[in-house]
Formats: sequence, structure tokens, C-alpha cells
Amino acid sequence: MTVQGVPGIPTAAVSRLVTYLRILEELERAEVPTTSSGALAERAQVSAFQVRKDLAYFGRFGTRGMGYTVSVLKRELTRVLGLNRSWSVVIVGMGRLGQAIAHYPGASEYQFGYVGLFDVKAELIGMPVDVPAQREGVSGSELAASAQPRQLNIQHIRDLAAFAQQQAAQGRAIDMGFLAVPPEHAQAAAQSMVEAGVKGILNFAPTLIQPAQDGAGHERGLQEISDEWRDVMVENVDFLVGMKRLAFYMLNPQLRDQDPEEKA
Amino acid sequence: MTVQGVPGIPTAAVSRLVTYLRILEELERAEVPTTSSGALAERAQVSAFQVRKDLAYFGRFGTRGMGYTVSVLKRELTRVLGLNRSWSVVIVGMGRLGQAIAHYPGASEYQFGYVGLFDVKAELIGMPVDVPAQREGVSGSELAASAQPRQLNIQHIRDLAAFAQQQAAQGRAIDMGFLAVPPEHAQAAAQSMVEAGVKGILNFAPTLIQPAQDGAGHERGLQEISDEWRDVMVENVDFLVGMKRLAFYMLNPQLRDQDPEEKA
DNA sequence: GAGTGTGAAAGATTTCACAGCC
DNA sequence: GGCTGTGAAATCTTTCACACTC
Repeated sequence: MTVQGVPGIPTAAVSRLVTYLRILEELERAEVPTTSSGALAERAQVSAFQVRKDLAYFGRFGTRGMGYTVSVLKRELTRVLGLNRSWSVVIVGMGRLGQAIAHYPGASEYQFGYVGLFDVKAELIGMPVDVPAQREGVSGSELAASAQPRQLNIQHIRDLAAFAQQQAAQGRAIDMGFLAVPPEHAQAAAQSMVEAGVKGILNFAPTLIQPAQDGAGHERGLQEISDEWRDVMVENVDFLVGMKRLAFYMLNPQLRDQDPEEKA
Repeated sequence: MTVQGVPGIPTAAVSRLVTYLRILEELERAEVPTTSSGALAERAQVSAFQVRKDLAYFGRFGTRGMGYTVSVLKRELTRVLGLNRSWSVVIVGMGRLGQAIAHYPGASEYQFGYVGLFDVKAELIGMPVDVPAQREGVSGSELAASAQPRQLNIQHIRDLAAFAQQQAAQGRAIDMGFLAVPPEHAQAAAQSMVEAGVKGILNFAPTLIQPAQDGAGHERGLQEISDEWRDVMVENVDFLVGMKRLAFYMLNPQLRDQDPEEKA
């Protein structure tokens, strides 16, 4: 999990950071001023060692003998995770899942703002969809994004590249795309997104996206990654995997990791 | 990741198994008769070593010098993952996300069949929802499940326990619950599910479910797990974590694991 | 006294090399 | 000749103990 000389932060640590941040928000809402690695650990269902080690990857945020100031740690984790800048997002695939995502309240927190919605189905094109207001803040794409609640009309995917170009010309380049098309169309849709300049894909389809794979068939084997794909990041969110993993562990409970001891 | 004396199968290996199975299905649809660890590795974006090791946890499925017979390996992985029995599923939380899940085509594969839909919102109660037909097969709950496409009416969560009891009396105990309520209600809804006897929860809410936590407040600290929760399995599917992890890795691409070399 | 931060130990997972078999 | 299956090595991650600070 390390890359060349770089320290090496476990992927799992990044996911846990997201959890800690969520807990800090809950604590802040509950007006709890300070907390500790032990308290965070219990709520995050990990060990206190783990919390301290995870935080140590990114800096020193606590006070010995005292613990952590909720507001400080929250601010620092927000910064570490890149959630203090804004992210312009398009959704490709506006079926039921895409629509559920578009409306999902949590996504609009932290400056994730939908700027475009795409599909290929004729009956969806032009359909207006309400998207949540983006919270105020400095845009990562130079201009502050609009903070108004809005309606977006679903566009055809063939117009994605032009749309992206137009957005970029206005200094609001598309940062991420959420991919929520049926699995058999995921690869082609991802290709369109990358060609439009999208550098981050959150893939909801139950299939892996293959970088490159331009037009004609590679003679299989090591496919060289085309320039377009070179710096594209893909994360997968696949609920069918979760469902099947759950089935497996229900049949084989003894293979489940036991809870880390809540000590130290 | 191991438990007492048991061999110890990495959680990640189970997730990869799901991926291999998906690839085998694609190969079968393409009428490819045999494959190899190298070919699977390439499509699964892991190393061939990894594929062989993962499979070795569960048995010997290949033929040296030849590779794997697609149909055989598919059948074996289906069995290993518990996907050759049927699973009765309820969905708790029938907002947009719950409805998207209910209609999601992939979930009805492999004998995952929805038997009940629940919510608390008055305007949803009684609403009919089409759910996909479950594929034929032997039920894990003694009786073969109906294979007809169906409509289910959304019920109130307070009726979940009674419904579960009635199902159990018919030999079709509820196996799993998909939890798709807003995060602030997730804990209470999970509690209702467990009280109704559900032993597996796929949690879509962006919050962790705490085992136990019966009614009154524990004096914090080690909460002992109540009997009801003792053998309940929870898996999380949290797209907000994926979204934030994507943001992090877009800002820190050098911290991303590089692709495993596609060799051997 | 309490709780963080961290180097070192323990443990788990992945990679590797190669024996074994068709 | 080719590809699987697997013990051993390398690597990564987590756990731990404790020095340090408030």
C-alpha cells in the first residue's frame, strides 16, 4: 500500500478518518467540547491505538493529558480529507439509483455540488431534477459555486464533453463523476467521462472499470494506460458485493474478525 | 483478521471472490469454456498470485497446466459464497434509496428475494411496490420461495416483528434486512430488525450501528452485547465514505496503491 | 493523573518461487 | 510447456508499551 518513497498510509486509515470526522460532527452537534482517542475509538468500533495511529499519519492534533478539541480535530480532518474545497460533480446515469443519489442529503454537505446530470434514455432527457444546494465555500475550481438550490435538466451523455468544456471555460471544471448506469454500459460511460476530462469516478455499477480500453481490442495482456486515463482515480461503491459478503459471513460467522478490544 | 484457531481468511479475499464470480458469469455468457488465474487477475485488477491464493483458501478448483473450467469454478464460488441457497430479505426505509434498491436488478439474482418493505412515513404505508422475481432454487428457510414477480405493500415498521413471526411460522424466516433510513434513525431501526429476529443487516446509512444499546443509556464504556445482538452480522455500504475517499485520493494521488503488476 | 504520540513488536496479508501435475 | 497449488519471504497493518506533556 505504499508508493515509492512515500510514508505509506493504509487505505483503511483514510476510510476510518471519514468515520472519525462523522463522529466529531455528532459530538459538535451535541456540544461536546473535547474528546479522546478512547471515546472516538468506542464510537468508531476500533481500538484507541488505531485512532491515535491513524491521526498520527497526518499530524499532531491533540494535547497530552487532555485529549482533542472537537472543533479543532474536526477542522483538521476536514482539511486532510479535502473537504474544505468544493467539488463539482456530474451524475451519469439518472435511473432510480442516480436520482436517489442526486437527492441524497449527505452528499451536498462539504461542497459537493451537482452541476450536471446525464443519461441516454430519451424519456429522461430534459427532465428537471431538484438538486440540493451546495454549501457556501471557496471552489476548488477558482470561482465560488452558486449556493442556491437548483433544478438541473438531464442531458444526453453525448453532450457531456461539450458541457465539460463550457464549464471549464467558466473556471468550474468538473471534478468528479458519479457513475450509476447499468453494468453493461459502465465502461463506455466511464470512457465518455474521462474523455470529457473528469479525473475522479465514483463507480456505483457492479463491475470494474478498466483504464484505457480505447476503441479497438487490445491484443489482451498488459494494456497500456492511455494518457487520458493516466491520472484518473476510480472508487467503487458496490452494494451487491456488500450483500454477498454479508451472506458469506452469515454462513461462516467464525471467519468474521472479532471486535478489537476496546481498551487502552 | 483471524479468529481463535480458525485458518484465517482475509476479509478482502471474500470481496475479491465476489469479483471473480462476476467475471466468471461474464465469461460464461461469452461462452468461454476455460480460464486461468492470469486471465481472471487481469479482469479483476489483482495479481495472478492473489487469485490463486484466494481460491486456495477454499479448495482446489483448477487443473495444473490447464487452468479452470468456467462452469466448475463458477459453481464452486457460488457455493462458497452461500449464493446457492435463497435469502429472504426485508427493506427497512423505503425512501428514494430504498425504492432504488428494491428495483435494482442485480439484487434479485442468486435467490435474494424481498419479502417485506417497511417505513414509518404515513404516505408510504400501503403503497404497492413491484419487486423483482426471485430466481428458482431451494430456500434456506425450508420452503421453496415463490418465483413469481410480485407487488409488496409497504408496511409500518411497528408491524415488522409480527410480520417476522408470521413468516417464521410459515418456515420462511427473514434472513437479512437492508437498512436504508436516514442516519439519525438507523440505530432504532436496526434495533427493531434485531428484535424481529433478523440476523444480518446491510446498512446503507452513513453511520455505524452499535450492537446492544437497549433502551436506557449505558453508563458509557464497554457496553455488553445483549443476547439479541450476539450473532447479528452487520455490513456497511456507505457511498459518502467512497465519495470522501475519492476526494482524498484525488488530492493525494501519490498515496494511492499502485496497480499490482499483472505478471506471473 | 490522564491521555497523546511514536518506535518497536506482533500479526496479517500479499508476493514470490517453485514443486507438482496435466 | 503451461499453469495450478502452496510453503516461505517480504511487506504492510495493527497492536502495544511507554516516554512525554499538560
